[in-house]
Amino acid sequence: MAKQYKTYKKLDLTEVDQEMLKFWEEHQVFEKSVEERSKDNPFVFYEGPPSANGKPGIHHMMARTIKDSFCRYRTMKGMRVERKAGWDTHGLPIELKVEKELGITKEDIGTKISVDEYNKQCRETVMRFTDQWNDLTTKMGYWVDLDDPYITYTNEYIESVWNILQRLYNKGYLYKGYTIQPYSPAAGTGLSSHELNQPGCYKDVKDTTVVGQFKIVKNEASSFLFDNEDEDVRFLAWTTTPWTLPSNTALAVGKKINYLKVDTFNPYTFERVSVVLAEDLLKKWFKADNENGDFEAFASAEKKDRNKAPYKVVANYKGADLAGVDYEQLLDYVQPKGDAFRVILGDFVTTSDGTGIVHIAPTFGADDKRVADQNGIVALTVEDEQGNPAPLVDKQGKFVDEAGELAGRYVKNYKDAADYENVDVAIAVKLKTENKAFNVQKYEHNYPHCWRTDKPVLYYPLDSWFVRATAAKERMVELNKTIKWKPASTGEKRFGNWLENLNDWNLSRSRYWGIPLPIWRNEEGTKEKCIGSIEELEKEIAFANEQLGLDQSVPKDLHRPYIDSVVLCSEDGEKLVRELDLIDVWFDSGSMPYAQWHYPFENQEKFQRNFPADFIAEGVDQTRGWFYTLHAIGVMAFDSVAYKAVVSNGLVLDKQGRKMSKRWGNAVNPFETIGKYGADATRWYMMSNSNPWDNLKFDLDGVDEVRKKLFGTLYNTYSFFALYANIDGFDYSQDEVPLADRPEIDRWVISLLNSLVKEVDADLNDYEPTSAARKIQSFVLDNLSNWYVRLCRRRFWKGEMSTDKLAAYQTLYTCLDTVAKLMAPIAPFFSDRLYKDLNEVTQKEPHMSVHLAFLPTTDESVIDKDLEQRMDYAQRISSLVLSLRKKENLRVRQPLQRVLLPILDPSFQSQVEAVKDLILTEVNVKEFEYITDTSGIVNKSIKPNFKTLGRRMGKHMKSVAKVVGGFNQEDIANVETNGGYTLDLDGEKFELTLEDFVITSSDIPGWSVANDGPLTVALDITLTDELKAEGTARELVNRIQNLRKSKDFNVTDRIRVEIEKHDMLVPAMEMFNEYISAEVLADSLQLVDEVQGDIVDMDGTDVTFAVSKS
RNA sequence: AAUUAAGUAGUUCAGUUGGAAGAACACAAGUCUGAUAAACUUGGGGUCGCAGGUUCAAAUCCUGUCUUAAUCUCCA
Repeated sequence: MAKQYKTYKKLDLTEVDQEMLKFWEEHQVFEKSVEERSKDNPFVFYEGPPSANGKPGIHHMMARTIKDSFCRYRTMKGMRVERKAGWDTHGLPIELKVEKELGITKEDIGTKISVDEYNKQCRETVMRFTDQWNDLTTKMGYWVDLDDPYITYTNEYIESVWNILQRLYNKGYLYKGYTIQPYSPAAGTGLSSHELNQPGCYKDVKDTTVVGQFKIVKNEASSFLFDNEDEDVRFLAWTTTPWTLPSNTALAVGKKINYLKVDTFNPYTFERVSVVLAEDLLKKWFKADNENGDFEAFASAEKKDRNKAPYKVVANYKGADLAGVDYEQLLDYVQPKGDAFRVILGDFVTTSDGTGIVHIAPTFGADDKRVADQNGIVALTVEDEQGNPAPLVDKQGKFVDEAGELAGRYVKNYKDAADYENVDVAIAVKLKTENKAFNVQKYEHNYPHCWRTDKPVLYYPLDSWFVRATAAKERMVELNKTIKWKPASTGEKRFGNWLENLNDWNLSRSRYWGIPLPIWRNEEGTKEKCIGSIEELEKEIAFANEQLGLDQSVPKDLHRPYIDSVVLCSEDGEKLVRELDLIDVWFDSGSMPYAQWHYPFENQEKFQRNFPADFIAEGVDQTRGWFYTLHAIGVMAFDSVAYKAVVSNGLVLDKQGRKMSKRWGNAVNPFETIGKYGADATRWYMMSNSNPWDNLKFDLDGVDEVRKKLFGTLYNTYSFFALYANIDGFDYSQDEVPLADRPEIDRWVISLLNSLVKEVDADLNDYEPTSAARKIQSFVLDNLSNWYVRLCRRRFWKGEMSTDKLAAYQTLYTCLDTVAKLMAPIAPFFSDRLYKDLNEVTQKEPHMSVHLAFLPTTDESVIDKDLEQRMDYAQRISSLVLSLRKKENLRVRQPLQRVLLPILDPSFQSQVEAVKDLILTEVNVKEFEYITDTSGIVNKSIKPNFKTLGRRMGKHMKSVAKVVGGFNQEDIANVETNGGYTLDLDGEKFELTLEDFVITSSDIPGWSVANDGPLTVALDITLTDELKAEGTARELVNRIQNLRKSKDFNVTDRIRVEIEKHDMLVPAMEMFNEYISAEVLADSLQLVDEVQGDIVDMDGTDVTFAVSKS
């Protein structure tokens, strides 16, 4: 006996998951899927390293499904796809986590806990959830080599990164500079933007704000601002941080903004003054009531109300006019060492707040520093203990000694002093009395705070190392154009714009757990060495030992603090100390193409074969993260793209479209989802529901629907096949039935199948998984299950093995086998189960798994578009007839005599004729009648063909539509017989052809008619006695079959049937006894007067049936 | 505030040079079934975010605007 196809009690996707996992594991299928493919045909994929210090979420499944699907697809295309896993292990989040858990702060490192101990802790913490990650990876069917991952904290990895840094250094891409960064004086540390984005960091605070009056220096450049000798003209500039005013060195205006000069009185000193501010903001600082008030009266009044000070607009200027004007220093504690106190242009200046003139303190604002540098304006600094320039506020957040009466005062209450006096208020009071403040008030605004100390952050100048990314900008833009982005807009727009506006990359992090910057410097910063390998470090250490008489060696661990103690030596014998900075962790992950192979120290050849990547995929949030760092390093260090194609997926939101987060409690647990619905259903849902780059509204009901619909249908289709193939012993050992000998419907489904293969292959090649998944789904549901199998059921169970039956088996087998392969990249578990269940019986292919098989190729010769079209007709005509039956209340079991089909197009009849039998069987009608000469019989409707006519008729189109809309049956007939129509529009003639109209038959008087676009079907609903009897016969078959089923008879059991005698049954039993017996496998079938058995409803009458095995 | 994407039925989504708006799910009623938690038929459901513009014709092209999300910068 032939081997049997496996059958199942029910579909259980989670069981399939487990079986397949076990099978893959036992037979090393993943390893085989790589090893069996030639090294000469690689498809290079890079795994973006996740950080294992958090638990994996459902959104991780999204990116990983994309990655896995395309890697599996390429494998099935015969390519070798090596997939090395990786772990991102460094960085601030890990440090923060460790500090939180240990209850320490950064200051405690080195005192309460040794750096050594701290790093050890980081190392453990970061790998804490690797088990969960590995578990998810396995359970979701993500094939990646977990046994040999790259880990960014290893010495090998660090050494490779050093090598890249040295390459950049040698190209002049690394430099040290000063930038303004968020800084927490209370914690004594700089903060990254990541830290500022922690929830709750931005808070609304009420601060004292000041509008300062900056007195203009009268000279040649400013003379246009003065109307007379004695005039006191001042700029107004607003600030929410008055403590920065002593550090002011410039004022910025907007080039195109309109400014006014306003004659008025200072509201505190009541001195006459002319102030300059933006026109748009006049109303913000002046009450309209006071405009053009009585200046004399106000000046001479004894008691002055500051709210009643009159004002008058006396002049206006463009911002561009004001640039270059000098003003007097507002608070002169410290003098600048260079150019200062000038009006400059700033592109960031707006008129949404303040006065449209921005106070610039280059030591305390990033924009301030940038615009000051551009204009040659210096910062206000003093010398610190080392003689280096330092801001007027020190790192503890208090004014330096040089700041006069402000010296020693904290700019914010950093020490929680009970008697803290607000410096901003003190400055405001001083300015008021000195006629330098135009307005002082409390103002609520949003300001960032240190997440740990809860104190306001300062923007503070800090030393940092930079990568001169701007120098490689052009090349990055150029090479980006060669990358295939999915979606294209992310690459062209989002990433492209980002490249266009590139800033230099701030590499420095003053933390402990990261890759140390391999640069050693002398104290003055005049001599330095950048180390690119351990070997080089060894040599340098030996040199230093010799020169300086030391006894050092290369540390076993390249992290801090060990590396910090290494001292090197310049060529002329000067001591060099390592720059204490770590590098940005993004540099770690951006270096993975090289560092994962420990390039260039090992695996040179392997690297060459695996660079650049053919494909990477991550979330769209990585655009300026990993996608950028990969690209930047690739371009700067190797003048190459790092990846040729990139898919950036959107977010996974909850079903309401909200972000998933633990706080909302709406996060979906991937393990639970996989456990309940199976990995395949989840993967398929993610790929088919919406394009990966659109945000996905994740709804578990949707996953269940996929399970029921797609996998349920496929399972049932297979079960159906297996049931009968087992009975007939079909094992595909017979020769292929030539396609030409197979019936129409077989050739049709094979044609569709080949079209499907072609389209799915093209979609996957183009990184369009959603389109591919939807096409497969539609084929399985609509065409294979609901049409092919439904119409062919009889072929499988009727009679002995024949050519027709064999053709049916072979066709269905081919469809199932091909579908298994097509869906394997997205649904790896079920597809493999299906493939194996088929292939293990037939042994048609030598592969033990679908993932070792090859994607089928398209046989163009079997694709027959005419055939596909006529089957489409068949489906639609059947639908129309069924809809008519419904309308007329005629069940399908009741045979009808004929269907009337108006023929509008000559090819139509031959097309329909070819599928006639299918339709007749499907709708239970005896014959077709075609009406070719339709005039007088069929009512038609007509409308203009907008597509062809619109272009020609243009604005007359509306009139045309009106005329054509008014056509009666005779007019339509004329159009048809004349093959066109001459349209007369107000004397203008237009020749219209038959093409310019869309004519459909809408009705056949006296018949029951239905339409679907150009198709029209009429049904003859006359019932003869014979038709009625046949209908009854089929009802009897149905009832008896149901009884067989409910009695659990085997489909092959022979039976005997006795039916209670009723008059309505007699004609059917007489005329169709043989038919009924054959259908239900009855050895005897008769009407009897008395019968014991099951009572069944027949058209409203209870009838007793006795059915027994014979 | 800027950039990018999205906005179509109760929900998830199609809708490709502009040509008289669709599917699935859900809901209601029915039909068919020798694989079905299947399928089929019929029905209700739509200001295609809003407002302008171009055009004979706009879900589609243009402008503005609103909402949502991401990113980045800033918050003087």
